[in-house]
Amino acid sequence: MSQRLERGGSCPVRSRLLHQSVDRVTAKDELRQIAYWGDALSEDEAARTLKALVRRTYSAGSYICHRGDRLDAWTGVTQGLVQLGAISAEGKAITIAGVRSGGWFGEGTVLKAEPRKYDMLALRDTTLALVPRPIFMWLLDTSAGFGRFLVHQLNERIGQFIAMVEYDRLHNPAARVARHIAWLFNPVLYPNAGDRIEMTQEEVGLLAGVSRQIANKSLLRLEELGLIKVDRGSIQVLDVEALGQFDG
DNA sequence: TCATTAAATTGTT
DNA sequence: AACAATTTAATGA
Repeated sequence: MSQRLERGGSCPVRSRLLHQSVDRVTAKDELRQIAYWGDALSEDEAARTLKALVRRTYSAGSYICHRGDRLDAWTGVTQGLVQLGAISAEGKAITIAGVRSGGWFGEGTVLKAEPRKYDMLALRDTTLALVPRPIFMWLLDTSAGFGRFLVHQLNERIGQFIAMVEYDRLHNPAARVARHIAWLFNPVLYPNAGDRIEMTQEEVGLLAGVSRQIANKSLLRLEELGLIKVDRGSIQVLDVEALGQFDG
């Protein structure tokens, strides 16, 4: 389990940026490179958040935390791919959703100061940015912009959970694959997501809970239908809407 | 710039 | 799970 921890101030890129032009590169600009919601913050709020940000890296296949662990920080994926999973009532492991770079999660858990309800697994080498609970709560109390952002985020989360009830009925592997990919292109959760994602077919399989062979067949089928374009090591989404609706 | 090799990814059985 | 084919990355002439 290789985990490295860096405090905010020690990041070489960040300090270089600061020295280049103190009056032009604002904390907001800097924060925005890591977190798109930095837009909603004031310069002062952004500066304080930046200072408290903690970065961690995880190697592929390692657990970030298990269900029941305490991780009192709001979590953003800077690079990589994280799988949120849980154990069903029958004791089967199920994937809830994947989170790709640019995504933030765990707000519900941090708000209520609860133990984590899910397992978090790094599907590939991953870098996380953590906003410690005190700063998160401070932002929520002080920043109107952050509050607005968080309402949108939570609202979208509810939609995702509702969609998951539907997902349970899907037994067609191609439909499951389609749904998981579509979720990675949610315009609210990933406002800067373009139309392609770097992902191998093996990672698609891990995420959707199917074998690599099935993932391969499913992707080729979705490509035939004109929903996606499969390239080596990446997938381009041509019709997110239809991809999310596809049910076999 | 090109050739060689190793590693990663994909398609198939 | 294993295998072959294909693509990419890295290396050095």
